[in-house]
Amino acid sequence: MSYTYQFPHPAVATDCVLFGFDGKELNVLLIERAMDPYKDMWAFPGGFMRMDETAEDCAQRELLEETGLNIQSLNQLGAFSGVRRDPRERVVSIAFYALVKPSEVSGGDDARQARWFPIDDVPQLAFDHDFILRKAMSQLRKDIYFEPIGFELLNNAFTMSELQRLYEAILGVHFDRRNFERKMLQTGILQTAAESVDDLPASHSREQFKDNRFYGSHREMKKMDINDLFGPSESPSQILQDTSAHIHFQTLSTEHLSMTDDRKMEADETSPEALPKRKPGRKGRLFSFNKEKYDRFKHDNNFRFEF
Amino acid sequence: MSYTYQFPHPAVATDCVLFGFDGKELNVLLIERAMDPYKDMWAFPGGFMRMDETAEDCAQRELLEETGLNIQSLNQLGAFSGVRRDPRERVVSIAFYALVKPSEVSGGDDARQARWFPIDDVPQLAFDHDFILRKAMSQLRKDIYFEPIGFELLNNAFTMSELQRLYEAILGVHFDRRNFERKMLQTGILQTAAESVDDLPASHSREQFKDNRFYGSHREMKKMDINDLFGPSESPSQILQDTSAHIHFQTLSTEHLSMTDDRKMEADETSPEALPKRKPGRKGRLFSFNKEKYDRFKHDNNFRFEF
DNA sequence: CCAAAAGTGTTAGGGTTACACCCATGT
DNA sequence: ACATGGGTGTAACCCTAACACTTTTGG
Repeated sequence: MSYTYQFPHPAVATDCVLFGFDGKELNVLLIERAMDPYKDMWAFPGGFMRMDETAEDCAQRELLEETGLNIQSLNQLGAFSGVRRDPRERVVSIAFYALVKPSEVSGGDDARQARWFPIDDVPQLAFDHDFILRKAMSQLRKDIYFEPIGFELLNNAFTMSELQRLYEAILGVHFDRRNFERKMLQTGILQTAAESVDDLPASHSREQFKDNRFYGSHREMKKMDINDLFGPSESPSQILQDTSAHIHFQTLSTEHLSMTDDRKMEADETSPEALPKRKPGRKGRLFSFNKEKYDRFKHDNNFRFEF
Repeated sequence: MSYTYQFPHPAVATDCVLFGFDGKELNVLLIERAMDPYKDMWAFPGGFMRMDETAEDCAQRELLEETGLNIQSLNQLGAFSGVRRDPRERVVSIAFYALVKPSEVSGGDDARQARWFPIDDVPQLAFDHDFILRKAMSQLRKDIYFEPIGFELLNNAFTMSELQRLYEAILGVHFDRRNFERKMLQTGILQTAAESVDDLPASHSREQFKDNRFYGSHREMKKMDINDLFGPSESPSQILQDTSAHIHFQTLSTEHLSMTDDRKMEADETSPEALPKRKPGRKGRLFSFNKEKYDRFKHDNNFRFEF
C-alpha cells in the first residue's frame, strides 16, 4: 500500500512535553525508544499524524497510547521543521506541552518505558528534543504570567507553599512567603478548600462535605461553603490550539500506520510510574483554583500575574 | 513526476501575517488569490514548503516572491492543522507573523495584488486565515511585553508619540503621555537620535552626521554622540524559531512546485503599495532603539515591559 | 523534645497614577 | 489667531519588599 502525490510531502508528527510537579521540582515525562533511529535513547512521547485528525488530536492520542494519560489540554509550542531532524525522511514535528496533576498519574503499574525526569537532570534526548525541551521551558515561563497554568500541575486542593514552590521551580526565583501569599490572594482566583479533596475518588468527595464544615488554623476558624469546594475544573491556555472542526477527510485503516509504534511498548496502554512522591510535609490551609473568578478578572483587566 | 510514500503525508505550507504601522493604526498585508480555491478572496502571503528548506525559510521566500519584501525576522505562530482547512488536500500550515517598518516598504510600483488593510477593516479571508489573524493579534499582544518588537514597526528614528500610538494600537488601551515616556526611558533601551535618519539612503547618513551635532527642544539643547546614532539594528523575538542548520536533504527542481503560484502575480517580485502615509504631524524629539542596552538589561532582569 | 514548616503585620521606600499649563508649529 | 500636539513636574497613593517571632506538627 502506498500513497502518491504530485509534489513531495514531508511527514508530520507530534511530540509532547509533559510537565509534572512532585512538590519540589519540575519533572518531564520521557519514553525510551524501542527502535532506530536513536534506539534506547529517551524522547518525548509522540508519533505520526493521521489524515483524519488534527495535530492536537494526534498528540492526545499518542499520549494516551504511550503513557496511558488522557490529557485534555495541550498547548502548542510550534512546528519544528529542521531539514535533517529525522534521518529517515523529512519530518516536521508539531510540539505541544501539557501539565499534569500528580493525582492524574495513575500510580505505577508495570510498563517502565515511561519515566519522569527532574527538569535539571534530563538525559541526552533523541532527535532535536532537547531543543524542544528548551522551548517548552521558556514557553511555560512566559505563559505562567498570563494564564493560571500553574494550577494544572497541582492537585485540586493545595497549600500555599506548594503553589509557591511550583512558581519558584518554574520561574527559577525565590519569593518571600508572606508576600507571595498576599499577592496570590489579591488576584482573587483562589478559594479555600477542604482537606483531602484529592485523594478521594470523585464519588466520595461530594457526599462527604455536603454540609458546611469548618476548617482553619488554630487562630481563626473560617466557614466554608459547599460551592467553594468544587469549582469548575481548570483548563489551560489554549490560545494556539486549532479549533477547526474535526471532520474525516480521508479514511485510513490504522494498521498502515505502524511507523507510530516507535517507542518501546508492551501493551497499547501503559502508565508511567507515579511522580516521585513528595514528602507529605506539614499540612497547611488548603486552597483551590476558581476558574470563574479568574475568567471574570481576566476579562476586566487584561490579566497578568505580577511577580 | 510523482512522489510516493508508504504512509499518507499531508502537504505543509506556510502563511505569513505581516504587520505594518502607518502612524495611526495597525495594518496587515493581504494578497488577492488568483486561483481556486477561494479565487479572488484575500489571503496571507504564503505557499508550500520545499523539502530543502525549513518552514522559516519557506515563509521568507514566499514573502519575497509574493510581496518583494525581504523580512529577516519571522515569529512563529504555530501550526494550523484543521483537517478540512484546504479543500484540495490535507494541508498543515505553519503560520508566522512579522513586522515591517514603513521605510522598508518599497513604495508602490505596479503590482496591486498585495494591499495593506487596517486591522479593524479586514475583508473576509480565504481558508482559515481570519482565525490565523486572530491568533497573530493575540500573540503580538503577548510578545510585546517581553520583547521590544514594537520598534520593528517604526522607522529607525521615531518620536515618543509615534511609539506611544503604536503601543496603544497594539494593546488597545490609552496611556498618559508623560507616564508613557517616563517608563519607556526608564527601561534604558532608547537612545536619542538625529532627524531624518530614516529617509536617507544608508550611504548618506553616516557621513552626514560624522561630527557631533546638537538637537533638542526649544528649552534645552543636548549633545549627541555619533555612537548613539547608529546602534545595532533591531531584531525580533525569535524564540519559536527553529535554529536547525539548513542542509539539503533531497534536491528538487523548482518547476515541480507550481502549486506555489497560488496568488495573483505578474512578475516574480511584486511590491505592495506603500503603507497609507501617516500625516506628517509635528516633529518631536527623535529616539531610536538600542539593542545592546536591551540585551544587557534583559539578561539581568528577566525583562518585561510594564504597562 | 526538637526540627521544620505554618501563621501572622508593619513599615519604609519606590513606583504608578493623575493631573494643568505653556509654547511651538502648522493651518 | 486658533487648533493641535509637544514639552515639562509634582503630590497622593498604592504596591512591594524586607523583615521576626510564635505556634503547630511530625518525627
